[in-house]
Amino acid sequence: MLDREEGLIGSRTAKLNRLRERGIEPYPPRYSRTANTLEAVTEFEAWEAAVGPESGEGSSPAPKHSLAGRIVSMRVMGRAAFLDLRDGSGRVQAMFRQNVLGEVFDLLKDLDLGDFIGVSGSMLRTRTGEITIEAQEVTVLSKGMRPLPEKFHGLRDVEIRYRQRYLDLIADPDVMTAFTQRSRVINSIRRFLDGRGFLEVDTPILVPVAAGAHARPFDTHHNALDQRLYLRIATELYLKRLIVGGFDKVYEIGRVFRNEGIDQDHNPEFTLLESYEAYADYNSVMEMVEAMISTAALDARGTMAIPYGEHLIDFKPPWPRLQLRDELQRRSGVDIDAFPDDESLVKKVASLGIDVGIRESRGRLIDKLVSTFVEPTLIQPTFLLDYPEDMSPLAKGKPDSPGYVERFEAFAAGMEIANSYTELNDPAIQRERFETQESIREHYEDDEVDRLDEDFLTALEYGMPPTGGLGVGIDRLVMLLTGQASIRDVLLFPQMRTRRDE
RNA sequence: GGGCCGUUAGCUCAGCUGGCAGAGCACCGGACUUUUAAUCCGGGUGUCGUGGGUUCGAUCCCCACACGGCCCA
Repeated sequence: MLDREEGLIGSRTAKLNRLRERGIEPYPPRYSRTANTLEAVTEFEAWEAAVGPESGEGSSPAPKHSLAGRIVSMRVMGRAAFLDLRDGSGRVQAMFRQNVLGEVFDLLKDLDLGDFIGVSGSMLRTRTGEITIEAQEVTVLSKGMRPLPEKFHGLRDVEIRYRQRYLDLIADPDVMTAFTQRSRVINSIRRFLDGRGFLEVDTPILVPVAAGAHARPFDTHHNALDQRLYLRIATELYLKRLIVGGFDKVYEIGRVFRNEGIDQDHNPEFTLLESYEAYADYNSVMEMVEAMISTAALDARGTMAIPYGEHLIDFKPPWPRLQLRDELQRRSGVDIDAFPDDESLVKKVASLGIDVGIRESRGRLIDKLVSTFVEPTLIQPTFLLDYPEDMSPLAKGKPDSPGYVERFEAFAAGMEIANSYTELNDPAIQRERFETQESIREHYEDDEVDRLDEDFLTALEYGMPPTGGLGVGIDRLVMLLTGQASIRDVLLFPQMRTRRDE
């Protein structure tokens, strides 16, 4: 691998060897910093302000520091040199002068962009106004053996950006910002839920039945148990077991896995928030969602109005509530209640020019109608309410509206960002719904349909209080809140195909 | 799964109608003690994604494959 890049790596190997010959260990175990670069710069500015512009003799001496970082730029001019050092907090310039460093100055010949060094000396401001540490001692902390991406154009090759994310992070400060904001969003949500008395829990990822959502699971095998296991596709059924067990408010922010295609808003593993609250229903969850997401926007971006593509999305509550059936009729002209069975609905949907398979369940057809006609129109945050029972086997029926359940989804920028229902807690009805799903899966040969989980039904039979549940796709929410067009830009390591020839 | 586009130096990119492989940054050698994409002089460091084919000759044309991107399903 290394010999392929003989030229550039070879020259770094030679420098590494020269360092060792001079008795310098290129990878020492530690280095004691007195500050990070940001602290050193901030402190120096404060010192300047304190001593005033006429800092003559007798005034307090400039602060001294030992700073460390990666060399990201080097300007060598004979017997002096300027290096930019970057650490996680920022950047500082280091000045090397031969008359100050003596023999140590020659170290410069064996340093490269990308190396980590420690520099100790006094802080000063150069003639051109840059806050600088004047090196009195230099310590090599880690020699880099490969050249960094070019500093001006950065790294444009998206494949390298995703496969070697560390290079992307080194080359583009906006990338680090986006992932910092992602962390803030998740942190904000956690604080929000904790503040409302929710308990964060961890439920199994390896499960005997992958239930709780419409998706195809990954399967695997446990050797000692000699048992087939699946990676979870949702956390729903385990979290509801905890409501049965007596926790009133629980949530989990965790990775779920769906064996499906990869595109701008799908990655086979993604982060899902699910929360369940006893004695709540989908109306109270709606209010919670507005509050939680607008707070996350505020915490991550400092504002509730976030630009996304062409639009400025304003997350400030309250968000409009629209009936799904009304909205579907308005946008597509189809009143789903006028087409109560598969055959009539298939014909109607096909007549609208939508590509329809021969065997499509009513739930899937309605789902297609919604995503084609309604979702793209929901730019500002909006709740879509009351879904057909066919699409929602885990939601409780809506009183006086046969065939409908108490469920909402929240949309913004045409993307689904939350899904919630008043949870079905009647074990007999839940069993019927599961059985319907099982027969749909067989009849329509649709292996994404939800599965029956017998142990969950047993739990329900012990009694679950009325409960409001919620699911939020964290990655898509982060896309919205950070203005990224692709899920790959909010996942540090998006799934990529392994190269076969390597 | 289908269509279109891309893959050339470490990085960012040129490369005409098929005729010795190019630039900037990085790198190597030299000059330079306050630079800011430092500057100046000199040097091209390459499996043109991979494998076939056509041709006197292929980065270029054809086929297959790999990886990626976009659009569609």
